[in-house]
Amino acid sequence: MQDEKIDEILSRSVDTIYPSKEALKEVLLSGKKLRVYVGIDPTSDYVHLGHSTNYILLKRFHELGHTVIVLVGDFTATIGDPSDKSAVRIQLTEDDVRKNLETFKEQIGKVIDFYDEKNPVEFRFNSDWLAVLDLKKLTDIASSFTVQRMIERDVFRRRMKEGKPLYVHEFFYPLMQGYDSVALDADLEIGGTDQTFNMLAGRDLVKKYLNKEKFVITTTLLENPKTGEKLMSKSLDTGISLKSVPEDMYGRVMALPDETIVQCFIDCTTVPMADVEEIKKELAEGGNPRDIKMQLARNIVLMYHGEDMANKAEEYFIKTFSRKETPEHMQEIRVPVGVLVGDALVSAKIIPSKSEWRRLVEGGGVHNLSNGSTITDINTAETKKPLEIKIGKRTFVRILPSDGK
RNA sequence: GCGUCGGUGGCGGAGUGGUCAAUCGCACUUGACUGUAAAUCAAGCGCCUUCGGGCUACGCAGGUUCGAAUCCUGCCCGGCGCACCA
Repeated sequence: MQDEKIDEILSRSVDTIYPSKEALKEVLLSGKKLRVYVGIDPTSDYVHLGHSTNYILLKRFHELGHTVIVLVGDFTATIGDPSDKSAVRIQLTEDDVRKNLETFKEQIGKVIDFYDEKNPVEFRFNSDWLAVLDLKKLTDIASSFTVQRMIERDVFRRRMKEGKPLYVHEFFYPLMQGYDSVALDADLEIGGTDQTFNMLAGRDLVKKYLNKEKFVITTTLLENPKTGEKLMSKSLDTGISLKSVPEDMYGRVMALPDETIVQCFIDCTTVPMADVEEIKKELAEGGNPRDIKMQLARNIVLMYHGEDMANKAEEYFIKTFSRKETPEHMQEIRVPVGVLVGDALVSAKIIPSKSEWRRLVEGGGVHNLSNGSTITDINTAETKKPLEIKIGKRTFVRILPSDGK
C-alpha cells in the first residue's frame, strides 16, 4: 500500500526528479519525514487546473505524513518572475496578500486539508527572510552562480536575442527563490517544469548553506498536443479557474481539446491510474470522446464543488448543450417599459457595446426564447412583458420590464 | 554621455505622406456542422449611426501639409554599438 503510493508519487504527473528518481525513492522508502513545499504567487487569487497538479502531488506527500509547506512568495512577487515576461511589478499590500491567500485556501483547500490537526500544513511568507536580507548575504548567495549560467537560461537568452530588455534584478529572482529553500530547510520542492531553473538554484543553495540534498520534482504542464501551447495560461485567459461556478467549470472542461483528456485525468484528478489506463484503452478503441470528457468534467467539478453540484452541472450541460433546452435559472435584468432590448443589454453590461449588439443580431446570434424566433431587428423593443433572450450558446437573460420610476 | 534603431489594436507583428480603423497570425465572438462549449468550415472582431456617414485611435506634446501611424521639433521609454569605468 505504502509502496504503491510512493510509486504514484514518483511517476504520476512527474516530468523529472532531481537529482534522480532512484535517490528520492530510497529516501522515501527509508521512512524519513521530509519537508516538502510548493510556492504560490500571491499577486492574484487566480488558481487554475494547471496549478492543481502540484497540490494533488503535495497531498500525496501529506497523506504519507511528510511535513507540507505552502510558501507564499509575497516578496518575490514584487520583483516579477522573469519566466513571465509581462513583468509589471505589482506593489502588494499585506492586505492584498492576505485576501488572495484566503481565496487560495478556499480553492486549494478542496484538494488538501489545510486544517488537518494531525499534520498541520505550514504557511510561510518569503518576505520574512528576503526583506531583511542584507547586501553581504546577497553577495554571498550570488557568488554561487555564474553569469554564464544565468544567461544560459532560455527566457533570458531569447530576450537577449530578440533585443528585449533584461534587467539585472531579474537575475536575483532565481537566487531569492532558491534561498527560500534554505530558509524553509526544505528537503523537496514541487513545481511546474517552467520553474525548473528557479528550483534548481535552490538545490545549490541548500547544498551550500545546509549541506544537504534538496530534491526537486517538476510536474508536467498541461499542453495542447497539437500546438504545444500551454493549456492553462494566466495571461491568455485560457485556464480553467478553480473559482469557476460548477456549470462553467464543467463546460470549460468540455471545451478542452479531445487529445488532452487522458493527461487531464492524470494531472487534474485523483482517479486511480488503473482506471485512467482503462479510459485510455477505451479512447483508443473508439470510445466517444464526448462521453469520456464528460466523466472528466464530472470528476473535476466533483473535486471542487462536491457531488451535488457535479450532478447539477452535468444536468445543465446536457440540457443546455446536448438538448439545447432553456435553463431554469438565468440572469435577470429589470428595465423600464419600452426600452430597446439592445440598450438594456448594454447597460446591464451583458454586451460591451451597441456595435457588438448589432453584430450579434446581424450574425443571427440572438434568439427570443419567448416565441422561439431569432431577433433580426436591432431596434427591437419588446420590453412590454417579460422576455427571455439567448445570446450565442451560453448566455441567457430574462428581461423584466418594470413601470416603476 | 555620443551614435544608431525602435515604441502600432488583448498579444505577436505588417504598414513608412492619401485607397488605413490599419495586411497577417494567435486569442476572442457569432453562425453552420457535429459527438461537446472538441475538430473543421464561414463570418465578425475601436465607438456611435437615421447605414449616407460621424467620432476617437498607431508612446506623449507641439508643428509642417489640402491631407500624417507615416515628415519635422521636443520630451518620455526601450534595444544595440561606442565611450566612461575611481
